[in-house]
Amino acid sequence: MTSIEEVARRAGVSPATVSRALSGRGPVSSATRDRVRVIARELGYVVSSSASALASGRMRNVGIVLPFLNRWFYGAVVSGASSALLEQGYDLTLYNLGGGDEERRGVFEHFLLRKRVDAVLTVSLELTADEVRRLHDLRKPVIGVGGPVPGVRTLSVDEVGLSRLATAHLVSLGHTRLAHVGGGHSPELDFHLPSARRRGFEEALHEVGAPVRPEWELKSDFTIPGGYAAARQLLEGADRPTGIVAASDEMAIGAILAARDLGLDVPRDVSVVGLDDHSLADFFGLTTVAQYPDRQGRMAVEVLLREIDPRHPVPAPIDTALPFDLVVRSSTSAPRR
Amino acid sequence: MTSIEEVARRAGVSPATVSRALSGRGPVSSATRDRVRVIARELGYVVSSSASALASGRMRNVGIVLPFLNRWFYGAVVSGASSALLEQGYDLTLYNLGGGDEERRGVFEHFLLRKRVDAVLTVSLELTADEVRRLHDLRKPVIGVGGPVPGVRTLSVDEVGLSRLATAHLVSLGHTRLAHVGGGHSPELDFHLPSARRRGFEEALHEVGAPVRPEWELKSDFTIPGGYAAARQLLEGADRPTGIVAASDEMAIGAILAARDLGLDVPRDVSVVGLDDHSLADFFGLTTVAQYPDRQGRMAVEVLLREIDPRHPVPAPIDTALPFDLVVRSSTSAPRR
DNA sequence: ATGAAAGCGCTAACAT
DNA sequence: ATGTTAGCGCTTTCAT
Repeated sequence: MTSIEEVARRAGVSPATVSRALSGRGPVSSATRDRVRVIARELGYVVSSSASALASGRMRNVGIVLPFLNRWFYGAVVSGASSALLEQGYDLTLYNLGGGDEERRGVFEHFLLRKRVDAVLTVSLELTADEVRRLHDLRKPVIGVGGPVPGVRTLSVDEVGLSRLATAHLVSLGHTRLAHVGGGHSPELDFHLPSARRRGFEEALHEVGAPVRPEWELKSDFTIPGGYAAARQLLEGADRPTGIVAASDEMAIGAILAARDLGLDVPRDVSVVGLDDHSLADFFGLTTVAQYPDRQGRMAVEVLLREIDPRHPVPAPIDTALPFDLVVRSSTSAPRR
Repeated sequence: MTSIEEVARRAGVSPATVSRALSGRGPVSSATRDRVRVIARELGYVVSSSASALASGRMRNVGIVLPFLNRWFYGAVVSGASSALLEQGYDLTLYNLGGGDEERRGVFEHFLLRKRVDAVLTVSLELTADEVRRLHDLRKPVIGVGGPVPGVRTLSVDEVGLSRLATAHLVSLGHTRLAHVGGGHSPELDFHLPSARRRGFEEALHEVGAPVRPEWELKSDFTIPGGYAAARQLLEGADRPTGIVAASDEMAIGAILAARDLGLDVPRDVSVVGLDDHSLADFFGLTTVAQYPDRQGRMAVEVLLREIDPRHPVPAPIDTALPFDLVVRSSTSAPRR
């Protein structure tokens, strides 16, 4: 491993100058900078992150904490964040809490404290007060994506508006008999999200004076099988809704499959609308409201990096509400009359 | 941030002893060790990873390099690896190559060289010779999961056997008219896997003298839509196979959906078998061959950690072939006669 | 603009 | 079993 001293010798300068030339911090004449860079490249010199971190206090590393990885939304957020971080020369340390309480405690009590990260990004996480406190104790920038975490600044779409838009789409097609398949309360996931999406559904109905039937508001688990089961329940009887608003595309896809199994035509017999714009939504012809988790991950990173080091490229303004768009496909139409 | 010196003072010992007591390296009387640990906990002391790494050369961090995150297999491998790493007090740095050539180059040319990781785990990656060389230049343990990488030791199931088992299951039910929906060549993915799975299919047919019809060997892309398209093509005519072996559960699910859309009953009109035991396999009643990517991730980590530090708990023997099991559900039956 | 020198906070020889 | 000492490889004042 070539050291900074080796580069310095070959370039005929001091290690300090090499450091300045390579990091861009501090004044260096452009001639020496170029020379040093060329030589460093030739030698294949790369700074030792631990030495650099110890001396400077900067790790060039961001931690991402999330409840699990195997849902589309999480993977997308991480992908976006990852790509933004790599571009800026940052590493990404992943803390997947999926492994149980023991691991979860370990992450907050030990891992995050090791001075390994310059900032923390949490994804759709329901944090305890103690966990939030520990995060703040780090005195590092923290930001959440997906679902407001009390005490942590978050980047999130207007979940109520998202859901209202989906519902309003069905209403505008003439539906008044609408059901909602939402999320329940899960210990690890943010619990505001399910209720916000449910509220959006209800608001859209109230707006036009359509009835909200409690027995048509089901709680499920954001999965295809969960959506399937809920939709079967809704669609089995004769007195069934003409449209289903699901709080996620996975559940909406489950609903489409349930309708098919019951011999119902989508959208003729029942319209289905989802939320997210999952990668499978197009395949199933699912009308949905797209949000852009990869962009959310990227944006969160940009905000964080700017706080770590103001010299970073300016991100899009963050007080702007995150965008979401209705994507109409073939799973929705006017109700049969 | 409390330093090691503070702990040492309070415990009435030298920093060196604190280091030994906390890391378990070097002799310490159990009395002092306990005392030091208690005090460290009280003070909320956590070692500075950069200082420790600089002094010891150990980062307590493993890098995982993968082509993308949004496929079930990758998420599962990472989850398993993550959990195994957290248990052992290791961090996990994720290098997601999904972002394009620029990022990919950066990872191999800069990121991995920063002495950030003690070991590298690659997941189903097709590496160039140059990339392999760079990995070895690190002089760190490297292991691959999923698909043999030439020049890198890999942990992988017997893909041919996996596919042969799936095919043999259909054969044993009496099928002789079998089609294969496999993978094509993708630049970032390991390309041995698709051909190995195809070979397993062919071998199983050859064994019983059943015909392998080239026009029934389709190449797709491991996704549900891809499997759907391929299966439609296979099932549309009158001269169609009685069974489909798909090289992934996603494609198998696509095939089931295609059959349904064509008015065919699964398994009466056509049997479908997949490979993987995807989380959705059960929902679709898909017969498949389970492999256990989470365990593979965990196992890879255990092998790596043992190489980094022989004191680590002994992992399962690695020369043992990785396990896979036929899981029979409702998508397969004897062909209609 | 550059160099000299002092650490960053820990670990590992080496002594005792 | 414990303490002393010398770095690990950088970055950053502070001079010049």
